Amino acid sequence: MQRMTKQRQAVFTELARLPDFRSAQQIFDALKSQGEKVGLATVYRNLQTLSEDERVDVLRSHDGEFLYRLCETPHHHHHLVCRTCGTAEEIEQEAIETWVAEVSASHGFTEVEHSMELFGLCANCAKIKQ
Amino acid sequence: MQRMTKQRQAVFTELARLPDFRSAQQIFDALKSQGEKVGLATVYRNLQTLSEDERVDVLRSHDGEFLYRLCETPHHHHHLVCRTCGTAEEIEQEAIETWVAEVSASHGFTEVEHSMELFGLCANCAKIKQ
DNA sequence: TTATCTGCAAACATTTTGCAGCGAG
DNA sequence: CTCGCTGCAAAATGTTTGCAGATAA
Repeated sequence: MQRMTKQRQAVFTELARLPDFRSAQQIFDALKSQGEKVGLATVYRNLQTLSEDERVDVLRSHDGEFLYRLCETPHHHHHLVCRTCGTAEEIEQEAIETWVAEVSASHGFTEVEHSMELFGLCANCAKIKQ
Repeated sequence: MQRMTKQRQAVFTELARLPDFRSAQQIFDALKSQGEKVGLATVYRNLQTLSEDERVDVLRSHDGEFLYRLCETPHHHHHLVCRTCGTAEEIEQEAIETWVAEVSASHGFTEVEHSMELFGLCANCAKIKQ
């Protein structure tokens, strides 16, 4: 099935090291500067595998990059991401889910999936900024 | 200031022709097959200008393309987009807006902007499909 | 006239893929 | 030993940019 190679291990460890969203590039750079020998393509491939297995959350940043981070909760959820430092908090809202279901039904849509991400400025960065 | 060229006119007309979300490529192809002589870069440049002026809605499709369409309502709103045919319906919901405001505040975040798009299968496409 | 716009092609950034060799199980 | 994984480099995608010539006002 799946093999645990040094590279996969390294990617996983790096993801575990900081609980924020990172791009594949950032992870690649971090590993490189730690002396790990990992190719960029390998980072992408592992992130893809991990996201297929639903071990990481994937979201798309404002300028179109994929960002990854370890899932904390296994079920569906959304994030409140700091634009500046990348800190992310999971927000739980079944209210949204039911609302989505209602809206979809009332418009005759099926198989609806929703993406919702909140990007803002966290309390800490707001303080630093001003 | 801004000049109304044949090309800008063409892009605008094409956007007006169908009220669905289109990619720059699709608009480019449509214009080309109508015999219009417009470059792809020009389409992009005009779409960018239009979105800066808030004359078009921009959203990102599931696989990372920008999609454009004329704004119908000037204020903030979301969309329910058909994955298959691209039909989009605007959905208004201040419920969401207030919810976002609450969540943001409770996490100490400021300047929060949210993106939320629903992608599904519209009634018509669902019928065709089965 | 003249600043803006256009077309083209080349540049970009991010992600994916092909392939020969490596290595975990 | 095998089949999945890796590195590299090349390809693919979608978008942007530089520049010389065209054009709206």
